[in-house]
Amino acid sequence: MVRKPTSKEAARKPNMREAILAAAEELFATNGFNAVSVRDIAQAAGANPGSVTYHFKTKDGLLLEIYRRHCGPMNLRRSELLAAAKRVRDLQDRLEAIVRAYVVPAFTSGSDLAGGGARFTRLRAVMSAEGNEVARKIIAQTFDDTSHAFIDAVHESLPHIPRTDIVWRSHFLLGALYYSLVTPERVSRLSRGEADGSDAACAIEQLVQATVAAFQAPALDQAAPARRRPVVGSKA
Amino acid sequence: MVRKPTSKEAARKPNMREAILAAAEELFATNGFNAVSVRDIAQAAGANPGSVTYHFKTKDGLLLEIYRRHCGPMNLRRSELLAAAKRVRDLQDRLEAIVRAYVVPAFTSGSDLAGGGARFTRLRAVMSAEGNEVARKIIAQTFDDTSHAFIDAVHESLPHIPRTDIVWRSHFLLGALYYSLVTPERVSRLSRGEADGSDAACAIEQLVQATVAAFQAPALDQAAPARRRPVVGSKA
DNA sequence: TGATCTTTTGTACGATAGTACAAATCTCAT
DNA sequence: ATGAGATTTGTACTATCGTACAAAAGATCA
Repeated sequence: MVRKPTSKEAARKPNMREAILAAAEELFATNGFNAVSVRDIAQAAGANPGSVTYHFKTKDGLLLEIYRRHCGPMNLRRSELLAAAKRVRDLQDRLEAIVRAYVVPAFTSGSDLAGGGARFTRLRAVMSAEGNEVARKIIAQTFDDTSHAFIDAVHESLPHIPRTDIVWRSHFLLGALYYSLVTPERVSRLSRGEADGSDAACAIEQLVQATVAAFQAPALDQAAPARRRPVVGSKA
Repeated sequence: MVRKPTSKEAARKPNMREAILAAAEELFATNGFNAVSVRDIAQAAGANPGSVTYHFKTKDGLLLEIYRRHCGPMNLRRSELLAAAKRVRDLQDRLEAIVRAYVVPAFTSGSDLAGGGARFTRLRAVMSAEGNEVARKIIAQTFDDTSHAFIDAVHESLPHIPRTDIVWRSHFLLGALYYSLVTPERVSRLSRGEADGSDAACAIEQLVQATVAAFQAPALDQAAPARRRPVVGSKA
């Protein structure tokens, strides 16, 4: 037997630390940070409230650890897929592959950590909406590199589109991605059962196709106003 | 009895009820429902905590009233704009006008109630992310009609696209819309200051153009798999 | 003016929040 | 087996939560 696993992990035994992380992830992702108490998490994990304090010190620390667990693997996966996508010859296919490299890791397991990236992405969406400070800091310093790499890659595929437009459109992509994971049932409801919002594969295909088309839209003239203003007179 | 000065001319006198509503709207929209206490709201409105109970009975009641205040006017405005949009002759212009009819009221003041629809839309985004029950009920029964009318109108402009695809793409639109209002600073950051995420007019133009292009994307073959799978082998 | 209704204030209560901490329990190399 | 360190448990403390409620203050009209 090896020296000592000490504070690492023993996967062979029910690991309380992991159980707490998984429970917290699920609860935070569905109810938000503030609506979930440490006691809720402990109960869902079959643990004692004090155990959470022991492992993560504070509730913020718990959230921080969830991010730490997922950010690395997910960004790594995105980098790999992005690198592969950039090698695609055909321009149209390359753009699609780039978008896919961004979308797929968000939906599927980026690391098989506690059951998949979709839950973590949903968590990010919720934290972003709640304006959570802990999440905001981590996100900005962890995902901005990836986002820039993605934006640059798209821009290389579409050199005639201003970078500003690419930024906006990739922002829309992330919003659509988040919302698809937050309220999938709305898709089922509005399609009157014809579509399943929870079907990740379907969501990915729809999102990728729509996003590719959005990226390929003609550039916006920033100086000149829109070519016309058909109906709306927006005032405020 | 007829009381003239109370509810009608109240604009010149500090109306506590309105002040509480405005403060709650702002705080909920930026911090989420659970992170904001009744005392926070009262303090921001310059009122007494008991006053909130008096006017709205419960915290949920306060949220409910915020929705009641905005849903009607915003949906009315959307209906008007949608009706006008449907009268546009040119097909491409009509689609754009339809999208604009959906987007503009969400960004600008739908009723000039307490300073604009953007704040209320941001509130809806946050409540949606938090899975707030009160909001979920109201949203489903208040906005689904509008959403269906919008989807139908888009579908009429693009008859060759399956309704399912339209539903997905309009879902993405709402997600992008929400996210633009929730974290506008991300656009500024990622564009390195070249774009201002808080510029509503700019956001509207970008969103409308991107969405029109997304709607016009070729239909997804639902039976057949994607024409290829360039890079990704998603497994989980 | 005084009577009556509406609104605001101040305070308090029970529930629950996050977290600290000591005791109990478990793990494992020796 | 045993002792040391790691983990879990149970409990308690303080702060804050939503809300109730009585008293004070303000408004309205005979």
